[in-house]
Amino acid sequence: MAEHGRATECGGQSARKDLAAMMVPLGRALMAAELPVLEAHGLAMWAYSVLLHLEDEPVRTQSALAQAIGADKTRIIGVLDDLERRGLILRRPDPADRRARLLSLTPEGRHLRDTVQSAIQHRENQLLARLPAADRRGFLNALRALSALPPEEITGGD
Amino acid sequence: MAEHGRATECGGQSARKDLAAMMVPLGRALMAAELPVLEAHGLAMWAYSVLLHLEDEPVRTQSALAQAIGADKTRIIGVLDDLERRGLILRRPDPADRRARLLSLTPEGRHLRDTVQSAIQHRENQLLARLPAADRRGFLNALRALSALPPEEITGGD
DNA sequence: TATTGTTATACTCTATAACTATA
DNA sequence: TATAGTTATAGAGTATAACAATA
Repeated sequence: MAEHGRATECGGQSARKDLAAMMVPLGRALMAAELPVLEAHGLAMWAYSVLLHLEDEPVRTQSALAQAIGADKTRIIGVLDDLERRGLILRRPDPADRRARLLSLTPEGRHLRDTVQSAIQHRENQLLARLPAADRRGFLNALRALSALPPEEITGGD
Repeated sequence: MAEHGRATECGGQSARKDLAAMMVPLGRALMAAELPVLEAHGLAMWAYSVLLHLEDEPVRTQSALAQAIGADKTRIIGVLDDLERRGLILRRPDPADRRARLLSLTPEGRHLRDTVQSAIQHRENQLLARLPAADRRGFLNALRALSALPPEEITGGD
């Protein structure tokens, strides 16, 4: 019944738009909403992404960090340079393997990240407040579940 | 209570990740999932986006179409050239204003679009089937509502 | 003069290849 | 030899500027 994408009950219109066609523009708009907040704290999007990911667990190599945030390893080098120079992250050679760099947040970095994230989520909550409570709950549950899936589960044939 | 982004109940972890941090990668994965389907029919993402948008209503100018799908007007010209050459769209000078080009789908274009969209949504439905029914419903409701908002409502300060 | 579509150009972002140092 | 990080280069994608036709 949900097999054909068209003309189910509203006359020549799709039963729903493609998920990507809704999610990608919405994601872009949400990113655009973050930009003024980030700029106010001198952070670019990749820098914020780095700060966010370093919270969960200190990372052992730059390559691993790059992969985790969906960037090329060569692309975050300048970002890390800047964050280190500003005292927001630590980048120390691993004593056990001096090729690798142990990455971690400084207290200043953690504080900045918390400040920025609070501001961002505050705006997001205002947006979510427009939704009926049931939809909001389902939306967040589903979003959490789907975004936790490894990309191959979405890309690949199941 | 949802004011501070951190350390609500799970010890140093955010109550939730930022919406954009979940939506953008998920949107990318959904796009990646579409690519093989599109490629199988010789369509690039922008071309598919054009076909999707021309369904709703024939469009009076290329600029309007470009804006509607979030592209620069110069970027879709090659796309339209190709779609026209393949007989999937019609691009006729507006008799009332011969500067403008009236854009519409041909029957072949509509058929191709239906075929591709069915395949894409079929995959998407398999993904959605993993969710509890309540979450799935709330997710789709919220996604539809949020993506229907004008971008300024999300970007701007409300 | 302003606008539609087009072309040509410049710019930004991203990935590839080549180098250094450790292992 | 293989890997982590870095640098320099090339490529894709995108936007800007200039042009022709029409209003």
